[in-house]
Amino acid sequence: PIYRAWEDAGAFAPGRAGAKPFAIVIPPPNVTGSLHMGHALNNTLQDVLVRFERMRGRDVLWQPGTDHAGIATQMVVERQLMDRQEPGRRALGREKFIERVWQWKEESGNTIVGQLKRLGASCDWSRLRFTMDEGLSRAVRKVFVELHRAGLIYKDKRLVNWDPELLTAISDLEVEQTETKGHLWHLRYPIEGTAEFIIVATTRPETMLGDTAVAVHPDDERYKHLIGKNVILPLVGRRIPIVADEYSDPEKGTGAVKITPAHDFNDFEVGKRHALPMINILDQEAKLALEGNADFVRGVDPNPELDWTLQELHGVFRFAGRKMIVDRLEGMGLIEKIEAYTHAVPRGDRSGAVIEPFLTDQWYVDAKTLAVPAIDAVKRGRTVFVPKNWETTYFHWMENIQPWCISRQLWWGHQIPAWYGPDGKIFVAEEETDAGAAAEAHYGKAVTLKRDEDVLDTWFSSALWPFSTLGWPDKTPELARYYPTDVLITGFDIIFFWVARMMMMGMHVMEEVPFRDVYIHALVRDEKGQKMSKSKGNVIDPLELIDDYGADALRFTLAAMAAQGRDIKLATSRVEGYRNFATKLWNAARFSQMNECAPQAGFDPSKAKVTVNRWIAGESERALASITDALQAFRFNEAASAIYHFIWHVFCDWYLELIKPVLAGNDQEAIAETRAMTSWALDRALTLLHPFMPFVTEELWAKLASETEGRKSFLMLAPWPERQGLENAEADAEISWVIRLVSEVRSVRAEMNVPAAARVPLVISGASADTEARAKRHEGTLLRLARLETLSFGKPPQGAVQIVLDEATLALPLAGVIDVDAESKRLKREIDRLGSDIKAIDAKLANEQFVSRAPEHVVEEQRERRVEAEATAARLEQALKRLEAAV
RNA sequence: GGGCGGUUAGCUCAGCGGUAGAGCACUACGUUGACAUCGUAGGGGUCACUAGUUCGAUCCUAGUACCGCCCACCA
Repeated sequence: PIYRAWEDAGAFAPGRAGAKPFAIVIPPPNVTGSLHMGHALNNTLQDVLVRFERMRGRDVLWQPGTDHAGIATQMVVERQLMDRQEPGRRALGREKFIERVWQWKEESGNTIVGQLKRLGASCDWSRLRFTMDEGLSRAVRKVFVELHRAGLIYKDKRLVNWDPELLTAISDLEVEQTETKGHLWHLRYPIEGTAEFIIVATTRPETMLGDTAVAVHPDDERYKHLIGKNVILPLVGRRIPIVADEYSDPEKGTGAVKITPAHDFNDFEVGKRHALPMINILDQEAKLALEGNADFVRGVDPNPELDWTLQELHGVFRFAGRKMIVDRLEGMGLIEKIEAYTHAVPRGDRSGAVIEPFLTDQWYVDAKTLAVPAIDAVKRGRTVFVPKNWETTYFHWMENIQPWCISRQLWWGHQIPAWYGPDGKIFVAEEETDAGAAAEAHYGKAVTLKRDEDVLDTWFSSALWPFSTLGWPDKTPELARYYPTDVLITGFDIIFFWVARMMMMGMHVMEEVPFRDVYIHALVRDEKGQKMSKSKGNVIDPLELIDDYGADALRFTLAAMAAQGRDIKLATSRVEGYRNFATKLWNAARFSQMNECAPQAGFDPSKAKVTVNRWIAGESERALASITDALQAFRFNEAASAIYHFIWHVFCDWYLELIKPVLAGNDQEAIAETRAMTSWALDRALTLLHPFMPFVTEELWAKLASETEGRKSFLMLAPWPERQGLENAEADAEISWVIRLVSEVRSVRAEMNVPAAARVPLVISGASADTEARAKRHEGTLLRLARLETLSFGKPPQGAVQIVLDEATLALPLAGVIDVDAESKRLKREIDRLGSDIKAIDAKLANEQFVSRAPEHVVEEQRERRVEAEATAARLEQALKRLEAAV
């Protein structure tokens, strides 16, 4: 209901004229996804910041949206079709299938938005965008065309990471290396015209069918004499050269390496250097493709083995083919040895299939060129990473960036705006009509064009997100006002996927960084330090936590744990603790209300007269300062703990307790002031807590004023307080003295097992007139909070237990109420401890270098501590004597 | 192989050149009119190890050990 009220009031919308803008774009979640812990953390931090800046008067735009998530979504829908035993993707055909995906998007597309709302995310939902909206699609096409025109997007035939399950190319970033136990086969290749063999080692013997050379190191004495000779490739009969290439490492394997340019990235480079043929021996599904393969038979001499190879191996899956080939070679005596071998196998991060380096035509972005200004922008501090050390990671990757393969053989996504003429000539244009016109001009007549079937990598559209969501390519007022955005908040796992690419696109298209700051937060991981995932079964569902403890508690926990480490291991007990915190606040508000503490127009906290009121004004000022500073520096955890400490341990524990005697008294003026101050301080607490716990604070904000004037507006739109210099040293000194005194007495009572119900008198002796007056002023408080019977001054009675506070001795006449043995033991222990403290301090003060080099206040502190310790020890000795005498 | 991070209370984690902190858990007492989803008090730490810098190191430097992440490569 609160969230709805905010929404209905348009509280999330930007547009404060005259205010400085503050813009943030959401990392778009998968449109058909569901809120997980990473989203919860990410969006909590954004919302904390957004609410903070909104309260500080900025014109805040939090731009929300969702991502079409090409592969992921397509896979989900395909799986759905399979589960429902409906016709699969190919049977449906492209158009029908895409329709189904859109249908699924409509069905599930609002789930994540609803979940973000439950979390309290104050995005401007009226501006919700989707990466495949018409506007954003137009931006994609325009950028594609412009980059193509600039030569920064091009089509190229080279090796890509091919996923033989999803039947698409993927980018380097989507490949994961997995350690796998396998074998290393040492194959004997016969050298032409001799009876000799050259032995090559390989983990993938089946690729030998596509070998077009054997490489040895030019300086390798073992093989020098073979350079320039040929090998007859077993089974195939192809004559292939032995070449010298520095790539070959004499230390590895046998020092001779087979070269398969069409199926290995390194071999591809070697192949180019030596102008070797590239023979593709696999089809898209990673089955051996030999029959009718013109490449394959090139350079093959008539060879009886060949027929066998072709017939048996054609159409066999790569791993089955491997076994057949190994068996055959073994039968021919061409296997030197087989070793057990652990090596990294590349797998697709979505499908898990072993990735095949595969020779195809794909579209590429010239990332190397685009990276230059993007690197420069960070080097010059136009964009700053927080924490800063992520810049190292960013630079390292950007400086070694490879061409970005952006075409995907999928159906769900932005179809590439390229059309092919009858002769294969490419026409790249934003619209089909433009391509048609260009083609007509080229051919001199109208021709039928065929559109490129591929779609773009999901991250291509994400890279445009900071400006495409603001209306680009149109020159919208939003674009002018909110670009560049202020801060991007995201996890480190997508620095390469997303942050780097936004930097590149932003610099190229907008000629300006997309954001001033990038706050990189930790990943919420499981206890093994791995990303949470459903398949591992150890996810904590944020929605369950919201159900159990409330969104406020979850948000506070996440903010409090957002320190700049790398992992967050979420403990439910922590969430529970912060739920209790919300309850505590609720109860404090109830107390306030019961005591008729209501906001008073025109109340000026700086004019307060009652000491405790002046003190709380100063304390809330300190809280304001530390929370503001922390949030400005993205130190969410510090801000969270500052407000927690202020509300619980300052406001509830002490202030509310200290004012009880005042409220119970009959000084009407003091009561009135205290009521006003309580309400003021509580309002202040709600305000400072609001970015973290928006729901409970907003609710209390409304409740606490309803009986009097009512609130004109939401807390979320209330101004963040300005500093007013409310600290008051005198009040601080006085209240902290009271707090210490109460704590001391409580501690002694507890330690000596004085029954809680037993009230005892307290005698203060040796105190200055000031201190006596001070104690007298707080008599009610002392009697109540320390559970004392009376307060008097003068000579301590015989048998009283003494404690020392500052210059005063406090005597509690406890003889008869307490366990004397235990107490005297305690005193002795205490005296011993003080003795060793004094020794340590003496040693320090005797050290000339300490005295001369340490900062003055540190030395002074030590001296004071020594004086105190000595005095305390002396008094404890006396107390001990008296205690013993009393028995 | 390159890079980055971690190691602090039983657990989950903050912090920091000047006597170690929070939440949870634990122990004892307590229902005093906001709050038992609570209060008060308490126990529990050679701040991983070694060497150095420093008057002083949990903190800075170098190294060691273990844990983890990212990138690259693997014949």
